[in-house]
Amino acid sequence: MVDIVQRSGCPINLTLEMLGDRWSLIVIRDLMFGNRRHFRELLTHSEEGIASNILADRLRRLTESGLLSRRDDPSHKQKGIYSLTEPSIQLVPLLAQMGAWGRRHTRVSEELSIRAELLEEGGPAMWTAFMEELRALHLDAPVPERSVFAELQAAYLAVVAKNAEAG
Amino acid sequence: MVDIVQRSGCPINLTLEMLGDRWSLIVIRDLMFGNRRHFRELLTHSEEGIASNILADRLRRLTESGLLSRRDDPSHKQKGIYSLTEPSIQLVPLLAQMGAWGRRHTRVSEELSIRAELLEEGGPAMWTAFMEELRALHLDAPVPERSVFAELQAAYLAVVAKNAEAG
DNA sequence: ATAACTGATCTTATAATGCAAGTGGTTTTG
DNA sequence: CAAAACCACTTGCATTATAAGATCAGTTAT
Repeated sequence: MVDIVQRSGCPINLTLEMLGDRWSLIVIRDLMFGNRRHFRELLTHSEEGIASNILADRLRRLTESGLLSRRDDPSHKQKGIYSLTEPSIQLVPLLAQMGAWGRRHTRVSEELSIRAELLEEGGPAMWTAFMEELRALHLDAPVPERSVFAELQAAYLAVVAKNAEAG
Repeated sequence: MVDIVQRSGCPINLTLEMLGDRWSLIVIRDLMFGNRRHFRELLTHSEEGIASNILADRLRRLTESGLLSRRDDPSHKQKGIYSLTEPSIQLVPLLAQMGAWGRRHTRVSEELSIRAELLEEGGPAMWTAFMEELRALHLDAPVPERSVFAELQAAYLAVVAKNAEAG
């Protein structure tokens, strides 16, 4: 996450050099599945409690390496709006696999894993649709008919509601 | 990689807590695709040059968290043989996706990315076959007909030979 | 007996992380 | 219009992880 040195030309190694740290993929996840678009949203709504200096550092690194882009928010002179780029949008299948593996082999919570479950069941067709939608949200692509984002959000809220009722 | 604390029940976060560091997946990759089974092999054939203390640390952590298992080598009282477990064998699709992303978005070398290319083209059918084979190599499952390992190795050696000839 | 091998540890240095507080500015509120 | 709240970061400092190289004691081959 830190290395400037290129240790080897192996694709797995190079992916790890860009994303293999504790926080980079967390930031991308929140941007992608939570549609958090500026600093404060990423900071305060963070499930994992990222520290502000680490967040600032990761946003800078990820922007430098082309995985995020930043533009000024016209409604607020200090706010920046962070967006995914095509390379980070193409992380959807990787994040889907991470979610699927985590769901099977770690102690996940029901609420936070429903999206991973849906994404796994939906398979590559759903991933492609989601990527199309992300291109509309983050780049300036046309808005597709299907909203995977809405599907995931609805399922998440349904689980939250169910558990609030039960608990 | 280090955390005992569970920061959140999100499957992506939990996967990162187990594997989200610079070296864990490198070790698993070498065990999986290079069939390196003991310490010295992992240490000296490492493309990326892992330090011995880090390797020892990761082997211990990965074994503790159930991603590797270790048994004594009957031929040498000090040697241990490390094996993948079912959870780490199920990382095949994740590593395939990492390879595919890295191949597209980082500066990979031809020799080291041919396996990722084949694994991407082969798709889920190939991943499943490879996992079957890994269960034979690392657990005590029956040996399947198809050897994805041999296919990958042959393709790799062909590229090495081609480039040696050309260069 | 000796040399090479084995998995691992020790030392020392550098770098990343985490937390709390602070900065200079902007927008909202009373 | 002044005070409060908000905003994106930055700073300082302590803790922890990583890195490179030397070293270690037991094991095996010669």
